[in-house]
Amino acid sequence: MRSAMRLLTELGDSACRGDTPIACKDCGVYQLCLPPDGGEADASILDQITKNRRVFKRGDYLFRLGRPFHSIYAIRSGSVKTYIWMDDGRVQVTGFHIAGELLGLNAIDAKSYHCEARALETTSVCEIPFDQLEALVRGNLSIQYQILRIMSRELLQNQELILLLGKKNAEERLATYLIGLSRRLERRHLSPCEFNLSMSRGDIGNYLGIAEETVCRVLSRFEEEGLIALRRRYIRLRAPERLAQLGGVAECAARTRQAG
Amino acid sequence: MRSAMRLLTELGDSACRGDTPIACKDCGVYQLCLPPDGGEADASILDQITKNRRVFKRGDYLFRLGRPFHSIYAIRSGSVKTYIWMDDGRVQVTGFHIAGELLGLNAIDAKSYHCEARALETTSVCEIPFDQLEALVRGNLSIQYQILRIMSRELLQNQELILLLGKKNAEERLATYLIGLSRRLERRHLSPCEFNLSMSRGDIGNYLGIAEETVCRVLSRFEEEGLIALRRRYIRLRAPERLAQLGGVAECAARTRQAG
DNA sequence: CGACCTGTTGAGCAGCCTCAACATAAGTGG
DNA sequence: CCACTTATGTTGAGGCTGCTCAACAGGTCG
Repeated sequence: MRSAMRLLTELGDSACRGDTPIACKDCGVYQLCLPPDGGEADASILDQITKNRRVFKRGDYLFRLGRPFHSIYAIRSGSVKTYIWMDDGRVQVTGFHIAGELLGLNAIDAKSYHCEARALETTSVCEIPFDQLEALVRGNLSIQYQILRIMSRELLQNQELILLLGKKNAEERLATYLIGLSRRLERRHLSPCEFNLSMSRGDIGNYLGIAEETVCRVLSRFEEEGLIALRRRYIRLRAPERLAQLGGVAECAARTRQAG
Repeated sequence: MRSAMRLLTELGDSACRGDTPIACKDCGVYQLCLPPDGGEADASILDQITKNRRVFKRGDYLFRLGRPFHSIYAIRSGSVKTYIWMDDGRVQVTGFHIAGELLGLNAIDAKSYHCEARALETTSVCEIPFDQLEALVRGNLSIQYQILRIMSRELLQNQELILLLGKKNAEERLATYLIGLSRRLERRHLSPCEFNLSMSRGDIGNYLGIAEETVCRVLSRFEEEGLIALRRRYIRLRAPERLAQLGGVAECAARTRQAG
């Protein structure tokens, strides 16, 4: 149990680095199945989970608002958007999720899905039914720690988004967004500076709290200034450092300032 | 273990209701210590945690940015604000925390505090050192589930804030804020319609992504319209239902609409 | 080919911010 | 206890960022 706790505190995203592409493709699941001693993931458990695969087409729902919580999902390939509703029909996109990421953990407490999840393109997932998760947890204590770590990380990511929405202007929001996406792709051993956006301008704007038109305008400006190259949803980051600086996400080291 | 999982999925905030005021004052801790069978909290563990008390004065730091993660904190009385930094000095308040709430869980993954926490008034907490938490978890499996539930709930709360910041106007933000605070106080058996704000207008505005001046203006308008009564930091909600409606937080039941 | 969806660009407007002055309360030291 | 300083809250005037509305371009799919 001590080593499990150590795992919880010592493992970073390094769990992904150095894996074979295939293992890494299942990273979300793979992390779940890492044993307490820091060795290889338990293959039998890994198999047990990963056999439960499903494919969703563009626009399909992984889960819908208010439905009973029955499964969490680990994305194998493709991408998914999650969003929440207001009574009057307004929608807020709360996240875009790519290969290796886990979905549905925020439904554990309420026992029902608080958001909707919809595939942005053909997307392959491992569906992990709640019952099965329960069984896994019963047999393998360290999985709990892994879930805890993943949730802790999700909390941090949400707070970065809160910072963005509360304090950044349109330019900073988009720069932050592009760099964030780039870094996530890099972590999955995908090209960090040249990729296709699977989400529409409208989705991006909704997520970032700005209008679709503003997204277009700022992206056009970025292109004029040589920061990026764009052709429809294909994008190439020509000056990632400058974008990171613009977004205020330049590997911020710990700091010690005074609060107001 | 099965019953622990059941506890995880079935316990709501009801853990607080019906408790004695004293037990409820320690609610954050109390929830942690609930046994798998749904009975009373383990008194010995409860004692073990709650003996580790500290008092912070207004302006004191509970923890600071970048410092190694060493403890989580359960607030017994008083209130705390948490906030994060940008490189250029901009600050985003990420939350206000009152009695019964738990702090520091988002530091589990990174092993260091990602935000700063500062007392808004004289505040009494139970400090739970990481080592001690580790020991507790080792001896009492259900504590892990309770942490999981609390984190899951925190994720939901963050997403509500993201919705607010991304889609609501100034009036809706303040209405949402007041109702949210009112409901949290009610849950702790405190007066839901008449209370003192422990945070400044500046803090409120920062949290809600609007200027301090806008906070004043909107609150003044609310007062003119008979929604609230104000005198400095003392506030009385005169029409909570109308505020809830205005904020778009009217007990939103599960809905099934189409996404764009 | 026409219908439709997505993306781009322009023009005008408005909600909120900024700056500034002032009011009130709280804290401080003599 | 009072004079002084500082922190906090309130209100006004003007300006700017980003929104809304609208027209149109390019790509996709039946």
